[in-house]
Amino acid sequence: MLIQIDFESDTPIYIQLKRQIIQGIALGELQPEESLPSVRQMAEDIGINLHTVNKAYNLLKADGFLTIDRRKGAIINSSALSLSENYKAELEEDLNYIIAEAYCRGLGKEEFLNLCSELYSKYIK
Amino acid sequence: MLIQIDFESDTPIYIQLKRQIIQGIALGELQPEESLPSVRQMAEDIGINLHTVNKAYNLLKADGFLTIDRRKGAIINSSALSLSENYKAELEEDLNYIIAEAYCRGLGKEEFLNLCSELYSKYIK
Amino acid sequence: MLIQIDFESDTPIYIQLKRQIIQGIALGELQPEESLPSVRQMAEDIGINLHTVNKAYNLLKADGFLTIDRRKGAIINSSALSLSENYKAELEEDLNYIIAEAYCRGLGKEEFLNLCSELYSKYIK
Amino acid sequence: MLIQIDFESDTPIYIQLKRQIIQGIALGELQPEESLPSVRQMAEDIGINLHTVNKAYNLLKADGFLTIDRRKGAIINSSALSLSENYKAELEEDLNYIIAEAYCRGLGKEEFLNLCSELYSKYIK
DNA sequence: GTGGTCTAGACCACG
DNA sequence: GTGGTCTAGACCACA
Repeated sequence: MLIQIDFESDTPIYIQLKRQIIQGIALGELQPEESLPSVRQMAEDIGINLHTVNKAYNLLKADGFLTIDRRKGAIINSSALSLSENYKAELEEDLNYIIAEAYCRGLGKEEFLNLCSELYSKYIK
Repeated sequence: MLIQIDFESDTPIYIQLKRQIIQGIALGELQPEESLPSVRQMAEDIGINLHTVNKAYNLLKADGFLTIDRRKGAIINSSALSLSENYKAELEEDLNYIIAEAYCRGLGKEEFLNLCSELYSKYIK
Repeated sequence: MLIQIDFESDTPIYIQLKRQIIQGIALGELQPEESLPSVRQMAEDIGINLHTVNKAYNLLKADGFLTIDRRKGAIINSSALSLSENYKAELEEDLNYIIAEAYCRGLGKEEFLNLCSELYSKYIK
Repeated sequence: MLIQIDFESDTPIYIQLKRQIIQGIALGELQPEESLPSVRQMAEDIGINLHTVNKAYNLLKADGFLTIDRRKGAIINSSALSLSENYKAELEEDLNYIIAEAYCRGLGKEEFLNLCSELYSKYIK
């Protein structure tokens, strides 16, 4: 899986990495049971420090996206994540703002929903 | 308009402020031509630093949401914002990630679109 | 509050720190709303690196023991923690082993319960 | 005796192994004079490294739980272990922290003692 | 060779 | 001045 970091961006590298891995999982590029490159390997591949990779991996672990096996390294989790109340609250808050801005900028409801629908389709196999 | 800052949140205060003002505009609580409290007033109301309010106002100005007049203070812009390519690209990127995570966490397409639809409805007068 | 780190111990420093802070809370030495020393201050006080302190603080934050306020630094949480299933399962597993060993080493049930009772009493105001 | 290793756990495999053997002894599943599977056998059974089993066995030997005989392999010790001061100090320290956390998380004294009592009962024949 | 821990030092965002 | 991020380099525990 190809990771693309934007070093100019103001979103931290470890966040960018975390997000791309999640997208990789959603897209099916990363299959359950599959193992990610070791922190050192991944760090070398994208030209960043291993601690930064470590941070991303640990966050993904905390979120339940992967488990860290002492023998095999980081492994994509097969078990579907639970739809926690916590997550739903955060999602709603994020969407709430995004939609408010979209509305202000003149992006109508239809258009917005169409955009979401189109984007979601990418993840359905 | 009531501003509610969560001081324990990870999102910077000036971002929270900016977002709430945008939501206020979207909800119609803040009408075009209406003027916001002065930087000093707003800072005192919420109990935050003057610079923080200033930063939020300036970002809103840069985004075209308000004009800053030396005499009248910050005024909500009446002119509808243009749907800039820049904005659309950013929106798409944000949504892309949000949807990927929603998908991973088991929030189906229907549910996601329904949620968006419901949230959007709040802004339609 | 006095922190005592055992540099010879094989339990990581950040874990020792985390535990002592929790004990401090339990003992009432650290009161809700009270703020901890800044990471730099604490690091200097106990003669360790600020990153190590940071790690402990962040774990405590993740566990809900404290919140990190942008203005005031790390603050002891007032809200009682919820008795999560997760925690109970871990506690039971830990106790299970501890008790098995106690039993093997000849520490009887009465003695064990008395010890627990005595230790618990320290935390009741 | 059935050994169950959680490869995704934070606790090292050799520690998990050691603990389960102690629990096995406490439960009476492993009787004095009984001999454990050979290092090689055990390693194969659980699917772990030979050195890992070796480490667990040696720790158990150091703690007096078993004797390692070149011909007969690892044998459960019949002699009751002594209640060393060392052990008692460690136990007290561990319990001290566990109880502090339990208190913070809202697990009352009664409940805690009941839990301990219940868990201890499993080991009394 | 793997991740985990710790240190040191630098820069930045925030308030 | 605060915490957050990133880098670099070192040592250790684990398997």
